[in-house]
Amino acid sequence: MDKNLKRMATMQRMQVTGLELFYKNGYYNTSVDDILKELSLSKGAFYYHFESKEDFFVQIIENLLVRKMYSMLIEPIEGHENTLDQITHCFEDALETAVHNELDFGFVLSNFVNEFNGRNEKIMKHLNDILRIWEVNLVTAIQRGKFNGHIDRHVDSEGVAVYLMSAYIGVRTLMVEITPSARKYRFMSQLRQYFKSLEPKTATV
Amino acid sequence: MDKNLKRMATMQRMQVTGLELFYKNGYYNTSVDDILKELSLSKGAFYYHFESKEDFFVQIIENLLVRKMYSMLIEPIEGHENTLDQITHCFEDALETAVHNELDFGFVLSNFVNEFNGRNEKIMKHLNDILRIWEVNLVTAIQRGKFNGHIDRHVDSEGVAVYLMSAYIGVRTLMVEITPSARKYRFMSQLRQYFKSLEPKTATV
DNA sequence: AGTTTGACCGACTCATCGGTTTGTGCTTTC
DNA sequence: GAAAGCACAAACCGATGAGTCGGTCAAACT
Repeated sequence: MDKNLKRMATMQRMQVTGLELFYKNGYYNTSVDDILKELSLSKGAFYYHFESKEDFFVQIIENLLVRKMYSMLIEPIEGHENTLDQITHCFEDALETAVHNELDFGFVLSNFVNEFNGRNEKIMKHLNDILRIWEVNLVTAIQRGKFNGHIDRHVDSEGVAVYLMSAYIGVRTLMVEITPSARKYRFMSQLRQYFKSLEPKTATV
Repeated sequence: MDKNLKRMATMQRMQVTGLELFYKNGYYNTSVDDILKELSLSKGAFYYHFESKEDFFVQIIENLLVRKMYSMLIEPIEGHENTLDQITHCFEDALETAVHNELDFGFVLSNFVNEFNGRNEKIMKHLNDILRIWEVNLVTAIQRGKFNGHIDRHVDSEGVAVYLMSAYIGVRTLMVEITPSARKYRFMSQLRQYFKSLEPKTATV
């Protein structure tokens, strides 16, 4: 039991550090040795716990990435208040962590999609699964918004979802440059502009 | 003179193939040997023409990427017709090449931004320069639209520019997945929706 | 006490990387 | 027609990558 705890702790440490480095330097540009050096562990320890670098990464996706995506980009928009407001706040928060250069998992995801696309089908399958979950969740939220009368019922839910994901992923890419907070501000105000165009048209003659 | 022609031809061949492979596999994941193998050339040839892999890449940026960006994403919106229509057509065309899995340079750019961010400052500077050119050009186009009365004069030009770049880069990332043409369609219709919200509000009471 | 086992070490293999060097055929020049 | 130089070939180098494997050692079991 105690042994199992130690095992889990070590694996967890490896995965957390692994994700950090993979995010910072990319998967192919981060060696297993880099990760081990950071933790003062040896090759033996790594290959005792994981089959391969790829297996290691897949476990990181399943254990860390999926969960963080849920807590940052999915659960925050699952309430029953005004959907568009919720999404606005959610993006606002997620981009704020990005401004501070912290790990932002929506971006981590799109980063990895770029890196693995056409290079590693197995990993791409996992990443696409997460994207799909995000998309489905957004679609559901938008449909709820239509039902609750916060969104015009003629709006194409899936279109909006794709558009939102695109915008978010894109702005994160642009935010790696200088003045990320200025870009965040501009982006968010345009997002609000777009959201206004989705509101029910009842007032219009 | 004839010699110079041959020299240019070889360098051009190397750069074109280099960009293709860098785009497909990433910079760090493409070896100089990979490129040379494709062309049946040797290391000697490569290092005769280029100082280093990095120098090679910088020249690719300056010779190929910049020019293609101009012809695909910048010049098409430089006319004097309705700005929003022009941007719509421009994105439509650029994304269409993406659907066919051809080299789409807006995406190539954002891909490289992801790869080099925090890893190679020199190359990042070049990439950021291109992004900046794109941004400035969009801002100019939008201001022209305001001047011509196609865009509401209260619209924040720079905000729209950032938003457009974000959306474009993001949707391209999403389009690497299955059903890219469906996503393109959804994206474009939402873009039009967004553009409608930028039109002059004269009609509104 | 003796044996087993889980967790880890670290030296090693083999492939590949960016880059160097030396050599060579082919033009061009005078 | 010989010297000079251009455009490349090919062998080579040190560094680094992922992955292997025999060994160690404290804790757990018997």
